[in-house]
Amino acid sequence: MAEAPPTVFIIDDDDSLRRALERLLSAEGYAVETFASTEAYLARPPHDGLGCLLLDVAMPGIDGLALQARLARDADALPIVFLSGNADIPASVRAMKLGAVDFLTKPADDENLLAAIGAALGRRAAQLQGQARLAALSAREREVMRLVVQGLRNKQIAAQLGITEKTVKVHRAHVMEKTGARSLAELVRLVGGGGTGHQPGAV
Amino acid sequence: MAEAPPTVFIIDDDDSLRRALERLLSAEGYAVETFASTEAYLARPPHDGLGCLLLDVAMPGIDGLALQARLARDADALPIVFLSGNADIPASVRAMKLGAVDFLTKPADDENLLAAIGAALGRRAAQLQGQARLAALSAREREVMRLVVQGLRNKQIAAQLGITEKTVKVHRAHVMEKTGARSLAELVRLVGGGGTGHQPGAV
DNA sequence: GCCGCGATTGGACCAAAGGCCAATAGGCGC
DNA sequence: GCGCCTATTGGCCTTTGGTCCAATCGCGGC
Repeated sequence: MAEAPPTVFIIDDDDSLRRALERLLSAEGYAVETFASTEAYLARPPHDGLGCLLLDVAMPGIDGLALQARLARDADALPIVFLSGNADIPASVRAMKLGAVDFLTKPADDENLLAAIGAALGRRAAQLQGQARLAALSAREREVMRLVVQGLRNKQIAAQLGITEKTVKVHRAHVMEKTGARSLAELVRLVGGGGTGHQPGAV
Repeated sequence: MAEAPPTVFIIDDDDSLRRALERLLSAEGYAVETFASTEAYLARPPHDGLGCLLLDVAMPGIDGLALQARLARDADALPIVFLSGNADIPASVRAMKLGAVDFLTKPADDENLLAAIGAALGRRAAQLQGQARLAALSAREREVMRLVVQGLRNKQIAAQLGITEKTVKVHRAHVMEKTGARSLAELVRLVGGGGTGHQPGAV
């Protein structure tokens, strides 16, 4: 794996602030990409590596909160650190509820800013690690895994997928091997609740 | 089960506001207890039923945020909805990071206030349900459960506890019966994995 | 003192999970 | 066509999990 440096995506309509932030973060060893508007950022192909957003709240067009709401639907979205000029408390609360890592006020203290960026990248790293372990799975294996973490037994999974119990065992073994989970408990934790409201026994 | 009404604990040093909130929430069918200071609330024996805190931020002595920090250590603490007079964004962000359900500004809109209270009580209900299922377990059963959700096999658990595999099986069966979990996966989700804390920031 | 409950263990038995070896079939790229 | 990967299934055997029945021991309560 290439060890690309973490990338911080700065989105702010204030040119001078944008450049100042870029200097600061570059000096810290981060790769930096800057955008003067959310639209400009959205035009960029989505980043799938280690990184985070440093996002201004008030901007013409799609503002920071709107961008967050739009990105929040995607579980693969980058963590967001907000920078606000003159935002109010309801805005900050809404942002935090939607999963923002932090919500800083301008002028932002360098120390706080870097701490927030660090936290965001940490969250992203955990996110990527979780995905990476599931990425190697084939569609069938993913399907079997989904049912396994719902608590179904091999026999039930086989019936539901219209295949043999033997085949399920094979897929299951592959899932354990590829994800690196050493026990069913570990697998369940890896995929997080996995199943929603589905309960075995009724079928 | 006795169907006690949900209780809202109002902590605010403003007498008239406290009474106004009490009237509003009583009219909504909630039981209400009011306190003029965090110290007065702390003197009260902890509530173990359905309820939440409606907490003012700025108060003489221990303020709202300090109380939250103090209570947050306890996993059994009541969910908190903040009410702030003239707090700033960093305070609201800190409160949300520590798991506050919401952070409202005075004067609070009745609709928003009731929605926040409702959300807090919902969170509390889920919290209680989780606890209730673990409450019936004996110390030994809890111990076995802890190791089970860590992914250890019966034999390993037996060795670690210095007992027989047979005994572990019995305890394990009791755990499944008392918690109502119908599969290992369900049990793991119930107790959250043993190593992970909780996830504040979830919508 | 007797009873109930939790913790402990035993044996027997069945169901489920997992490992090992082998095989067939379809799709994809060189 | 040949090789590789994925999905599929088979058999065989071992380990593990789960259930039923039965028993001992200690502790707190009636």
